[in-house]
Amino acid sequence: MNKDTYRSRNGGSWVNRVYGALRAQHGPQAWWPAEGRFEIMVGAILTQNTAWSNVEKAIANLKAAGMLDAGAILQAPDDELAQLIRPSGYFRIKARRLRKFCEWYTGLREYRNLRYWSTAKLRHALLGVYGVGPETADDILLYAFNRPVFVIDAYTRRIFARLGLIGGAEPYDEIRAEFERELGRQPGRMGEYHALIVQHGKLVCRPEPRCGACDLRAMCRFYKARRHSR
DNA sequence: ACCCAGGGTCATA
DNA sequence: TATGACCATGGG
Repeated sequence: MNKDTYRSRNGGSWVNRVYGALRAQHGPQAWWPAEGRFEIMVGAILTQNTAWSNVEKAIANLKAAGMLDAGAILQAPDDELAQLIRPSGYFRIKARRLRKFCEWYTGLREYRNLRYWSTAKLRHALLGVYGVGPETADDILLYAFNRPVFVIDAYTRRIFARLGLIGGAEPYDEIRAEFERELGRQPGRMGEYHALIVQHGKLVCRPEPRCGACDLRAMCRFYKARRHSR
């Protein structure tokens, strides 16, 4: 008995079945909400544990100041950068993170050559940058570089734990590996999937004790019941 | 006046 | 390996 019991009856693994349900409920998402590689990377750092609406204000400030550029960020005084991104929260520490990231990015001989790095090498390099953890690195890999990497965030843990498909407290890379194994290398689908998960987490799959009206409720019951009977 | 948000680092055991 | 403190603004 494994997670694919549903597959033989319905066609598609649990990963694809949940995807279909989310897509049916929320429609196409069209992520990442940004223009250009650098803006995506900046957004990935600024949105750490922060509502996107706050990040939008910070990015608008950077744009208006002509600072949506690695060189410009490195030239700006520390305090000026911090004040610009203030709406995104944790603004002092995030100013440092942006700076460290820009140091790494501009320090590369030719950062257009990142295109030719292997995904593993690029991921390792990103994780070596101060302020870039697994989720931020994977946001950048998937949305800025179109690499087949699945992003695991708090919503993913909550939704799939509630479905009974994961425990929820597993290490980041363990959950990521499971999704990537089930999905295969499909960056476009991975990006849309993560976007759907975020949308579902924001609007429907709220923290306990109460989840909202949810088209996945039947699936929740099915998987949880089967999980408990093992 | 709470709770929550598209995490990461660091110190400690 | 695994907890806990800390970082901070803005919306519900």
